[in-house]
Amino acid sequence: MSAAPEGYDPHAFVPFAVTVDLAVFTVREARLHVLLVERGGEPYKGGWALPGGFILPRESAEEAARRELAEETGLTQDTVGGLHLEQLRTYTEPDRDPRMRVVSVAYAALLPDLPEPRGGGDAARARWWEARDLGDLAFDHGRILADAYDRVGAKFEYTCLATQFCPAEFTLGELQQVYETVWGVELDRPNFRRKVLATPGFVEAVEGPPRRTGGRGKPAALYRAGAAAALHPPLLRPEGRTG
Amino acid sequence: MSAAPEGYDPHAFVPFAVTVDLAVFTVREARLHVLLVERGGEPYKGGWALPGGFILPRESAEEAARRELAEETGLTQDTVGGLHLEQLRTYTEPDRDPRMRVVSVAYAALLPDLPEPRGGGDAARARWWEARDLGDLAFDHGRILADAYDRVGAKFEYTCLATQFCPAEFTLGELQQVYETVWGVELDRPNFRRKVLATPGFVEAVEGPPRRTGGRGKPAALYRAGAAAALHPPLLRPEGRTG
DNA sequence: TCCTTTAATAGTCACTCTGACTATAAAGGG
DNA sequence: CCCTTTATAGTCAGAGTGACTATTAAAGGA
Repeated sequence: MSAAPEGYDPHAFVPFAVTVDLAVFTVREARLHVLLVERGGEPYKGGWALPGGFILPRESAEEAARRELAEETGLTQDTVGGLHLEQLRTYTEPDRDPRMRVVSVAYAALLPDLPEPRGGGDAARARWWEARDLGDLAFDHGRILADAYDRVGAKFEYTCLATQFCPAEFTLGELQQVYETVWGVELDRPNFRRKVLATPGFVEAVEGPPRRTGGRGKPAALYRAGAAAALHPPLLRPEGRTG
Repeated sequence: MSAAPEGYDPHAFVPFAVTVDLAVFTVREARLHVLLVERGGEPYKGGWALPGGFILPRESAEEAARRELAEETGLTQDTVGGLHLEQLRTYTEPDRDPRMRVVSVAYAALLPDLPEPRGGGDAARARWWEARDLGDLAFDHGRILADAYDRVGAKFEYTCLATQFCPAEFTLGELQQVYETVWGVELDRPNFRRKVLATPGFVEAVEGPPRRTGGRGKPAALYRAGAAAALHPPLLRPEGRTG
C-alpha cells in the first residue's frame, strides 16, 4: 500500500523539482535588512521573493546556495566560500508552488554591510529591504523568512554567529549593535562587554594601538572574530523567548 | 549561465527523487536504541538502514515521515500524529545514492519504550539496535544518525523533549535516566530534581496518591509531561559540548 | 522484629553568572 | 574650559548551580 516496500524502488519514484532559497541578512544603520529579488515572470510577477534557484545535476544544495549567493550579491566565490551557510529546513508542502511540485531547501546567510547593495546577478532586480514592514512575499517565502529570523535570533544565544554581521575588525559597540538589532532589544553596555570578553574565543583584540571612533566620544578598541564557534554558557536574550 | 534567471522555469528543472529518512530513538534499559530496517535489495543488500521512503505526490515530507513511522513501528496513526517529529536537515550530496539522484529530508522521532519492537510494517525486517556499537549503515545513514544524535542531545538542553522518551506517567528518576542515557553522563539526583521542579510547565505532578517503585526503595511520585515546550533557563550538560 | 539496603526527597553552602547600577577616561564641539 | 558623547572599569545583590549531607519510606533477610 505504500511507496517503497523495502528500500527504494528506483523505478517507482515521483519526480520533484528541488531548489534552494536563501534568506540573506545584513545589518545596515542599526536595522536588519534582507536581500530580495523581484520576480520577472508568473506567478507572483512583480512581487518580491527570496533569491534562489534550482540545484544543478552535479551540485549539492549547499553548493547551489553558495553559487546563487555569489550571483545575487556579486561577492566572489572565495568570499562566499568562507561564509557560514545555515541550513534552515526544507519546505515540501505539495502546493507551495502553483505550477508544479517543488521542494525547497532553505538556507540563511549573514553578511556584513556591503558597499554595493547587489552585484550584477542575473535576477531581474535585487535589493535590500528592511526586515520589518515587508509586504507579502511570493510563494511561502514569508514563512521561510520568518523561520530564518527565528533561527538566527536563537543561534545568537549560543554561537558566535553575530560576528558574521561585522566587518573583519569591529568594536564591541558594533557587535552589541548587531545583537540589539537582531533581537530587537537594548542591552546594557558594560554587561555585554563583560560577557563577550569573558567568553574565550568569541573575539580577540587586534594588537596594534590603532583605534577608531563611530562619531564623537572615546575611541574604541578593535576586535576580530575569535576561533570559538559556540558560547559557553550562552548569552541569553532578556525575557527569553524561544521561537 | 545559471539555472533559473528570474524565478523558476518550470520546463528547465532537473528531476530528483525525494525521500524521508527517520532516526527513531528509544531508551530501553538505560541504553539508547535506534530503529533500523534490513535492506532487501541492492545496493547495500542485507545491510541496515534508517526507515524511510518516498514522499507521495500529495504528501508533505512530514506527512510522509509520520506514515513511514506508523508503518515501521505499528503505532496507530493517532499516536504517531501526536508525536513531535523534528526535521533535522536535508541530505543532497549528488552521489549519496549510487543509482540515482535522491534528496532526503531527515527527521528524528523519540518514542517511549514500546512493548513490541516493531509492528507489521512492510519493511523486510525492522528491529531496535543499541545506538553505540552500530556497524556501518547503508548510504549516508550513519552520518544522518550521528547528526540526529547530536541534535537530540542539544535539544535536551533547552526543550522539554526528554519527556517524549517517557510513558504517559513517569517518575523523576526515570526522566533523569533518560537524560543520563542520551547525554552519556551521570547527573546529581537532588540537583536534577530541583531543576526540573523549578521549571514551570516541564512536568506536572499526577494528583492521586498512587506511587510506584522501580524495585526496592521508597516509592516515587508520578509526573506527566507539562505544557511547556522550552526550558528557561536551559538545563545545560556538564562539561557542555555542543555538537 | 530489627537491621541493612535501596531509592526518593529535603536541605545546606559556596561559587558563578547576571542585571542594574555608578564611576572614570578619552575624545569632539561650542 | 565646560559639556556632551562614547568607551571602559568597577560594585552589589539576587538567581542558579554543583557538591554535598540528612532524612524518609519502602523491601528483604537474619
